[in-house]
Amino acid sequence: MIKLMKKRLTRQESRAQTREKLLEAAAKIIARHGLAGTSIEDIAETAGFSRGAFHANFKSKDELFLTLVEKQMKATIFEIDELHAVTDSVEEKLQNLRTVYPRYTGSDRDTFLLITEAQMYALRNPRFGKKLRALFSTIYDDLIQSVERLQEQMGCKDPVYAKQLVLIGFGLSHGLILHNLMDPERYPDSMVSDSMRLVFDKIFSLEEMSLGIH
Amino acid sequence: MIKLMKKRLTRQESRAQTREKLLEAAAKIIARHGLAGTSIEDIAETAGFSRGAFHANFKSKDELFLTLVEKQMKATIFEIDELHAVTDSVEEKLQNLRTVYPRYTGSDRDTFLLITEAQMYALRNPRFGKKLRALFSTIYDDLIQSVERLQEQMGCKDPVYAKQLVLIGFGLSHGLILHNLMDPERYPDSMVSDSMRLVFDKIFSLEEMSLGIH
DNA sequence: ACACTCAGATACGTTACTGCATCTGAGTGT
DNA sequence: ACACTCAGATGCAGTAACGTATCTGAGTGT
Repeated sequence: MIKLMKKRLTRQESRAQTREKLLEAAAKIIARHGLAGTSIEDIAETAGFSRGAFHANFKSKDELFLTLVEKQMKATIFEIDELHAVTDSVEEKLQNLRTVYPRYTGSDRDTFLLITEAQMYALRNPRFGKKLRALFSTIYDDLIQSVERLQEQMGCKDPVYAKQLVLIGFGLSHGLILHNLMDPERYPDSMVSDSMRLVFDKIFSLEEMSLGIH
Repeated sequence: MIKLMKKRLTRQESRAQTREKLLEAAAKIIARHGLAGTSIEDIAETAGFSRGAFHANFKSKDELFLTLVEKQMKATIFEIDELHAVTDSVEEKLQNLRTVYPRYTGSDRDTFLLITEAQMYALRNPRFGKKLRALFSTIYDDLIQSVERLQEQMGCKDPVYAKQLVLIGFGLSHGLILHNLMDPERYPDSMVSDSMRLVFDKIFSLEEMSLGIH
């Protein structure tokens, strides 16, 4: 867009830029064709480079993929933190809590596919699995703390339960979005958000009523 | 095992047997390495044959994969139907309903991986997506009917809600199992079943209390 | 402005997969 | 038992992908 100012880039800038373009292209293509179904050449070509550029920036496809997933997750963490900072009232926090999950699970189709692809890959490669688990833990622990704080504010506290609550949130969100993408006519967006709301309202009414006994 | 009786097979039998072995091998390997990460040669070799055997039995990897998924789903449908037939009391039906989802979503690791792989593939190939959607519909409609009958028995009926309920069941189950496989220490089996129970109890208590108004 | 350096392109050799064509031997009909 | 057929093995050629090595030209130091 603002291509007119693209004069005279320093070497570092240039390198960083192609790296970025490669990552961007990879995100798109891997989401569409899967990791194994994507060749290095595909990525490089889509980014507008040759394979040489790829090898100059990444050791292997795996390395690029890990970088990519990390970047994506960090971005999500940032988004979530930002959202959390704004909240004030209990109702708002509850509201946000419901919307946070889908945001992480993948706000758009490509993000969802990418993250799920990463999870599938993790289930097959123990080494990658370990790294991905660490990344997820960051997000989850963050959210668990939020939930605990919220519970405290609501007058009940049970860490085990908070953990389980977050699991339900993420699990449900993931499953619902998958169904939505698989069959949007049968499971429209509205049905997904309704289901999310339904479960959360019920779970939290349990909170209020029985003080977190599960 | 009972290899001693493996004398004199008729041609049809022999063919069917290798076909079966190929499918079996494919299920294992595709679960472990993904569809794109599995070569025809891998499948044939694992089954104890050469590539020739593969091509004599299947046109392409895609055809084999579809056959495989169909077979898996049909087996699941059978299992579920069987389970349904046994039920008598409302409590038992409710109980079963909770256990049905994980069974379909993938009782063992490989089954889960295979089905999820199929879903990922479906999201990328419209043609395959259509077929998979049809397969899923069979299971889902079946279950929706069961839920409706159960609701009727419990004195409330709302078809939209039944559909949503099934969506929640399958979605949650899928997400929970994924988390369990990704990080069994953090999300042990017990936590998965507890979460499943928690949500279902709450949802169905809603049923009882508000007669299905959502 | 001149030599230097490094990001990225091009060229090459190697490996792996696929589909097709051909071959072989075990089941089959007479 | 003899000729036949077809399941499955083997051989071959074409393609796609990878990693490495070498080349080129645009940023950089003096």
